Amino acid sequence: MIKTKPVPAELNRLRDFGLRVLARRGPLADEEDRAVRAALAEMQGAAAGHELITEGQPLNRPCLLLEGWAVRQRVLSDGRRQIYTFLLPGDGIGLCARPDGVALQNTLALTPVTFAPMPLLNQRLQAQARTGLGEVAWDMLSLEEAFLTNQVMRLGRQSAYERLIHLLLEFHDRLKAKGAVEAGSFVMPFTQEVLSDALGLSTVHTNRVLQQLRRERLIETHAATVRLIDPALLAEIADYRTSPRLG
Amino acid sequence: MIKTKPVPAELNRLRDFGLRVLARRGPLADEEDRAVRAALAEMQGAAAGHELITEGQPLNRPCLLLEGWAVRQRVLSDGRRQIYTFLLPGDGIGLCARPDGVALQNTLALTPVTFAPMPLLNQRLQAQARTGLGEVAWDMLSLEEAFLTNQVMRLGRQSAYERLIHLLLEFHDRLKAKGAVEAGSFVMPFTQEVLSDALGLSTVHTNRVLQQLRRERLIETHAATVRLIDPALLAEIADYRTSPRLG
DNA sequence: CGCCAGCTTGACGAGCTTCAAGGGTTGTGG
DNA sequence: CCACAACCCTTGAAGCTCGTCAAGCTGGCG
Repeated sequence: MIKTKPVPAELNRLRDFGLRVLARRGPLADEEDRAVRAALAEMQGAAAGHELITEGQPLNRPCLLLEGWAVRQRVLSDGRRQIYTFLLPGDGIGLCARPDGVALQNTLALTPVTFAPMPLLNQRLQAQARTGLGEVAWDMLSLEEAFLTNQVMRLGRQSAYERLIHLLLEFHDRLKAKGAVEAGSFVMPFTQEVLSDALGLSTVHTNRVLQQLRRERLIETHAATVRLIDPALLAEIADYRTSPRLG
Repeated sequence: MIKTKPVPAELNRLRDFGLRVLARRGPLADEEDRAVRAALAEMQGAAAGHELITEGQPLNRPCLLLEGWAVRQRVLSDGRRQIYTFLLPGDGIGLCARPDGVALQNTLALTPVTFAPMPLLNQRLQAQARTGLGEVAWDMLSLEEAFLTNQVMRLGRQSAYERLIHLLLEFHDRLKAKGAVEAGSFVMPFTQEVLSDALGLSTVHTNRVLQQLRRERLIETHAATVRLIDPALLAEIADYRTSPRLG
């Protein structure tokens, strides 16, 4: 299930991306920089569908996601699935501020993914270190919490139409912060079924709402690429507010 | 808005309850015990409807809830409300493992509440102290996370019928762990509107589902008291599993 | 006694799900 | 290079779940 490492040029791009993400709060101290570079050299891949973390498993192998999308999800005994959060390139996987924490959801690769083990992330969280890397790790955790908060509001009190817009805006903002948005458009590399399991809808209905948004010229889609035509208008419709710390 | 302290006898009961909760992981060290007793002596009250924590506010005043119920909630700009979690007697209010954390939801007293400031809780979290109190504080945080996880599953993938049962079971288990369940029955001291805003339903529909559960003899209600007639059966219907750490 | 908040009931319709089938695209093996 | 399968998207029809509106009821409290 674990794939071979990517080709060198690609590898360098991913390493640099990782370095940029981890230095977001300012240049890392020499020691942290060395450790991070060493960890990034250990990057590995996994196929789409691979389960990266299993519910109940100790959270002692934090990683940095460098490429591809993943989700945290749970499945009811009758097969119904609920997606809790999406993990995008640059996000942490398996972070935990508690020494003996345990995963509450499964983490699943939606696409082929590349990630690097990054034990330093949990070390900094658990040491409450106020270093550059420590701040970044805490920001990651805080953001996860903010996204989950958004998710609850969407599921509990918004219509399908609002929910979808709200989630699209969240993707837009998160990817924009990572430099992966161009003229309002970005890639959503997964099926409408995934979207439905995140939004608590049937795939048929998700499809219809997407079509409505296209008809109303609020979004455009080409293959897996989405363009938000008027993000400000969308934000008003769905009562969306950008999360702080997304800088 | 802040009420006067309760009468002495009541005060002793609440103090002892607080001590019991905080010593759940074993007897506290002398120093912690002293600090906890001093903090419990500072207990205070607030009226139903009082906002204990406001969204965006720094989380630097952790408290222990000694009596009454509260919720964490958010309100959309058009007035729709979503309740995220319930806070029961013995739960922490405003806990945060991060030094400069900020509240993501409002915390609101559902009933008159009594609580004691307990700065030690956040201190232990942030110092990663593996003392008795430190473990209790981490358990509180982990449980909050587990309840929020339950909430997302309920809202996203369960029917109104399942949602309500699932939430009732959660109350049952949480209160049982605090010794507040007798023969399957416990007190839910709030209106059906509150229940609805937690479950993402209209009050009318919540009411109808409650009646269905009564008709099917799965629950009994008298005033604010609910009795779960067959918790095991209910758990199967709603795919409910007890959270670990609820001991 | 009367008021008010909360609970209950009915009627109706919108939103969403389900089932079923057709069409487009991609990958695969002959 | 084509045939075929698998997967995903799309569409239609039917119906159930749940929301909305409106009104009546009940119990607690001044």
